[in-house]
Amino acid sequence: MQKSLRPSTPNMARPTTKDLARVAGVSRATVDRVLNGREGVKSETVEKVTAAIRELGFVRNISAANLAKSKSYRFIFVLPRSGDQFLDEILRHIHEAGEVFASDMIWAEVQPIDENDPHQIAAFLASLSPGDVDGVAIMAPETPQLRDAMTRLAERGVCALPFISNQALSGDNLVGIDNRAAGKTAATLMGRFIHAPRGQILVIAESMQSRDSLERRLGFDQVINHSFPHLTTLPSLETYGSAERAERVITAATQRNPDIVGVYVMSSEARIPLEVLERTDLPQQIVSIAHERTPFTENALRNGSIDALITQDPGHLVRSAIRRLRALSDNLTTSTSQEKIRIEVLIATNI
Amino acid sequence: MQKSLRPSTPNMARPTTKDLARVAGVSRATVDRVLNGREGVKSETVEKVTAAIRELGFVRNISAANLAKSKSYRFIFVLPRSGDQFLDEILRHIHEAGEVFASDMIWAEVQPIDENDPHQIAAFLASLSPGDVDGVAIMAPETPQLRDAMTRLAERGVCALPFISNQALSGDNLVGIDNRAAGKTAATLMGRFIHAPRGQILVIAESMQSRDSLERRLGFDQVINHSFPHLTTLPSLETYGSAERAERVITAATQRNPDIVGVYVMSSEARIPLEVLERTDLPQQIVSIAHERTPFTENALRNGSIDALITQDPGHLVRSAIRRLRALSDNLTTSTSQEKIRIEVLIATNI
DNA sequence: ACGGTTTTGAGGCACGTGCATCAAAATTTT
DNA sequence: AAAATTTTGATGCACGTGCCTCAAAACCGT
Repeated sequence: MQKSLRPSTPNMARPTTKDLARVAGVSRATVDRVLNGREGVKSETVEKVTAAIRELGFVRNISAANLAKSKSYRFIFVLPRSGDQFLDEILRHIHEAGEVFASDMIWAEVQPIDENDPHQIAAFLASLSPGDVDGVAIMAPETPQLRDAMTRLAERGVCALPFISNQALSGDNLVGIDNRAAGKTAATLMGRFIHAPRGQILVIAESMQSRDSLERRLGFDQVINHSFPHLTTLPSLETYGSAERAERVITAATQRNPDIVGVYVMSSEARIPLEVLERTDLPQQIVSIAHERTPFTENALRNGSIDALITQDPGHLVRSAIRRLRALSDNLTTSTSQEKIRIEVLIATNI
Repeated sequence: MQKSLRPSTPNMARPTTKDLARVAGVSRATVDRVLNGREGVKSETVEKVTAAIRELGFVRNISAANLAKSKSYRFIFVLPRSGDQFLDEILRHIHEAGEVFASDMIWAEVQPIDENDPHQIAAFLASLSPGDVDGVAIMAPETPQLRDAMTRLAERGVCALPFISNQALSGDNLVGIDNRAAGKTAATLMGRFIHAPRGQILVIAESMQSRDSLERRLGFDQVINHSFPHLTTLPSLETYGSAERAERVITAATQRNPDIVGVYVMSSEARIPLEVLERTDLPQQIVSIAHERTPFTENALRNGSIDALITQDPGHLVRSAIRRLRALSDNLTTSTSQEKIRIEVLIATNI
């Protein structure tokens, strides 16, 4: 029974290992053995110490421990090379966060990888050892190789965190939004923003091979079909990041379907498809919804060519990932602090 | 000799005050004098040390410094007594955060106050000294007394942070959302969700004396008038937190205005007005938008009696405030880490 | 050159924890 | 009971910084 977790008077000092030793009736050396899980301590003695921990409400001073070990945290963000604007924002915030976290002895670095070469990613992860690095945040499509590499990494004692776009239902560990819910949100806004009695919705992605797009599409269709049966969703168009291809498939689709009343751009890089749509002769009152805030989408929102933006704040993402990695590499046991990334909805009036 | 801010190899240690002393060609005592701004150092010597700091990219190890000073942070949340559900959530998260931040030597406490007694608040703030407490987050209506008390507190070296609802345009320091933008967002959603060719919107607040409500109303009207001229906003109804009064004014308003197509509940406690509306015989397809996620509003969103919720995540608010206070009390000079709280839009599909 | 003042250096202890060593005590095995 | 083994205690250094004291050095005005 802990009397109180918190000092009732300001000057009440926090219990130290010395206090633990005194209360448990053992030496500081033994307290140390228990706290750090070393061998050769009678279970009876362990119990005495843990009882004292509970009684005093002892919390290990991590700063002091890190100082003693001269430990500093080194985290690596494994990110795709491809430089779309969203990724640029992420990079910028990683460097910014690097400076902020420096005084906490946290280093954050970026390792660019070819996101479509699972072997290369796996090889990189395999090259990391606990001595070199304390945690990795990985933004890459889910593949069996990657999944295995992450598991092995965790087994070697380096924590790995899916970042933004990755591994399906690593769920509670992912730093990023629930893409299915994001798709649902887009659909609800789309359905309610569209006043036409019926019509079709154009759906554009960079590639439907990425899990993100699949999940968004899933959520989107689910809500449109269930709640807005007067609307039809067209098959996903894929740009593969190419402007020419985007031009081709989008114009083809708009000519084939005269009743388009909405456009949903699922990929994080909305610039290419939106520029193409700009040039296409679609009716003005079309509702368009895209993802991620970038200089381009922000501007598009302002001038009305986009009606809503589903976003995740890059700064929050980065800082949250860093804090999560720190928590993970500190207490392998305690539950991670619940830092759920929320889906933000941006419209012209709250950017 | 190390030019880079960041270690290129993992084992490159961070420069310490000892390194600074060596490079600057002075003693560690002098480095200490410069670092901590003590008097009696020739400006020439100061320059030598700051040059070394720049050259090495020295960053003070705050953990070690705090350890040496046996400093721990003590922050106080000054919150209204009144226990609405939103406040309950805030309280819960403060206690939760207290445990998480304990290992970083951060204590967070709550001081309940009567939010409508500026004198009492000012007196409490005046009773605080830098020795007792390192920072205060204050949630209370703006008054001249409070503003003065906060200024004086800051002068005494205790940082004060407006929390959620407070001081007008302390702007960049406020932990909370921009209420004007929140009102605008509500209006945009309202305007686009309403399909009726014309109609009136009911606006309900707890009290229009609070700055929050005023700003939300301002933003709301601005957007409705500008972008949705076919809609009319009715004068704000005030409940003063009383169920009877809410019942009276709301039923009166609904009888007086037959063309109500939307309801906007501005106050953070949406339960009372919504329960009244539930009993009122309004047409089913009315669009209703409220603020803050509570067990009640969450449920209302699920069962469709609310169409959208403008929220700020209580957990984020609390943790952000704590981190902000820590940053403030650490470096009185450096720019605070940019932790802007975003306006979240919740609809049935992304709760 | 003198005394006085300002500036600097040297050294040491403290903070709370990790880690190492060696001896002492307790327990088990022979 | 002696020997072997396990468990515990005592002690000390280290981490990086703050803060203290005292003396040495550099500078000042006369």
